[in-house]
Amino acid sequence: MAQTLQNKEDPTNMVDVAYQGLKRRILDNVWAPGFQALEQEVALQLGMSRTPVREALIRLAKEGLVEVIPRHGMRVLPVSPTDMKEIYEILTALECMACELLAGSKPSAAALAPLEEATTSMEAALMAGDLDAWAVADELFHERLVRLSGNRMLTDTVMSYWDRAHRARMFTLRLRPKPVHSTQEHTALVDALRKGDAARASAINREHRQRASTELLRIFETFRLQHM
Amino acid sequence: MAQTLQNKEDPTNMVDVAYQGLKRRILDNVWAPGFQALEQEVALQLGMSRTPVREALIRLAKEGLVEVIPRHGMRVLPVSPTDMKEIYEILTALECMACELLAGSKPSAAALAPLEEATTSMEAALMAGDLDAWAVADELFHERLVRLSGNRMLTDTVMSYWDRAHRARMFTLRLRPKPVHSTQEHTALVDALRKGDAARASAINREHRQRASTELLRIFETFRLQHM
DNA sequence: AAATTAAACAACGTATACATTAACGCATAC
DNA sequence: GTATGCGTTAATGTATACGTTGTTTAATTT
Repeated sequence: MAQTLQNKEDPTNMVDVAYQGLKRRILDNVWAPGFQALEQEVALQLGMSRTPVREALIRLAKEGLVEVIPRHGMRVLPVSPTDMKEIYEILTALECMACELLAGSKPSAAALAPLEEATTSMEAALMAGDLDAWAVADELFHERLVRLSGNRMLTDTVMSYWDRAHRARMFTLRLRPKPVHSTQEHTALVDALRKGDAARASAINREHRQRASTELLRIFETFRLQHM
Repeated sequence: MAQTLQNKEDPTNMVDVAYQGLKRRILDNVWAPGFQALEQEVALQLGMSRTPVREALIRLAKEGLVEVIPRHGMRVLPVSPTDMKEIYEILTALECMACELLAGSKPSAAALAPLEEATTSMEAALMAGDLDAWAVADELFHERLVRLSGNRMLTDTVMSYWDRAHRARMFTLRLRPKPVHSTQEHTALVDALRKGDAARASAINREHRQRASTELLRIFETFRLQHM
């Protein structure tokens, strides 16, 4: 997943310890959406003073993972259905752009190998019935896809929104239909990329995202989940 | 421009004073790209202690406007040609999505009035030969466009990248060909939106962005500006 | 009992203190 | 002249202190 891959090795300062520690707690759902804690409590739990905690919270707030409420400390932000819709619209736009850029760069087969490898992992996980492994491979595929676009800022933005949607995705992982078509879709996408067919690559990715988004939002409604 | 419009009225705390003060200095080019200052110096200039300055700097760093270098304070980040290319690719993707969403919502004429009003302002400014006014109206048009998409996160992301490109845009404002086609392009875009033609609206916007991007990058190369 | 008010409490925002450590200069060696 | 090493300096990262102010509780009034 994003967080794991963009790890900046071992941090030597408390701010990074706080940032990474809090982010992991949130993404792994150790601190569920809605969870609240005072700055002092967080500092105590992390074994540091309030100063680095506050600085880490500012970063996490900018990423949309927490909210800082003046006299009530921090609160882990839930993700509403509206949020998910907005996130998926953004991801669709940016990933499609990534597809176009990548296709336009006429990538060699070697360059696309990481994508095929991830697709293979997804297929294997699906065969083995290992949904968690499938999710990891799926995230890996999409991360590699945007990275290959060569646009660094686009990659960072996508990863940030991906993180934000991560918990909701994990929650619905076992509630939605098995992703039996996903392998084929990913294969078709890589194929279009190899041929340098930007329009088709973009279209395939758009369909892919749209379907995923629709499925996810349907589940949210079914379960009347007002927030995740 | 973005900063002006998303002002959160008068801030009562030092962090916001620092954040807004620094942001304005940067966007208005009072502190040019490459400008460096120690935290203590910044604090002194803003009439506060280092603590709120540091917190504001973290926010600005997340927005890509400054960089914090451990023993050298903060540095106003330049925008390289590569950065501009990346930013414009992102803006293209997101604004096209905004166009599609807006077109898909079958907006009433009244809903699109703000866009027409901005277009009129642009035309008037162009007639009067007031390039600065034109730039303001242009930014207003695009801001209103993304806002009308209804996607809040998309709007925020677009505005953030827009801010990041602001200085480079201002710099090239008088170096590039007069935007004589822009009025027509904007009119055509609004027309497509009114008719609910998502594909055409998106295509027009894409052309618009692409041309602006190409022009801007050409100027950068012409002037051998390695950074702005 | 409900509402109002006041007083105690506590969390935050900011300033300040201080240990750590990188940067710089200078002296010395080659 | 360049390079190596050491001592000084100073900017940071973090902890702590403290005044301000929102929250809450309890007392008082209606």
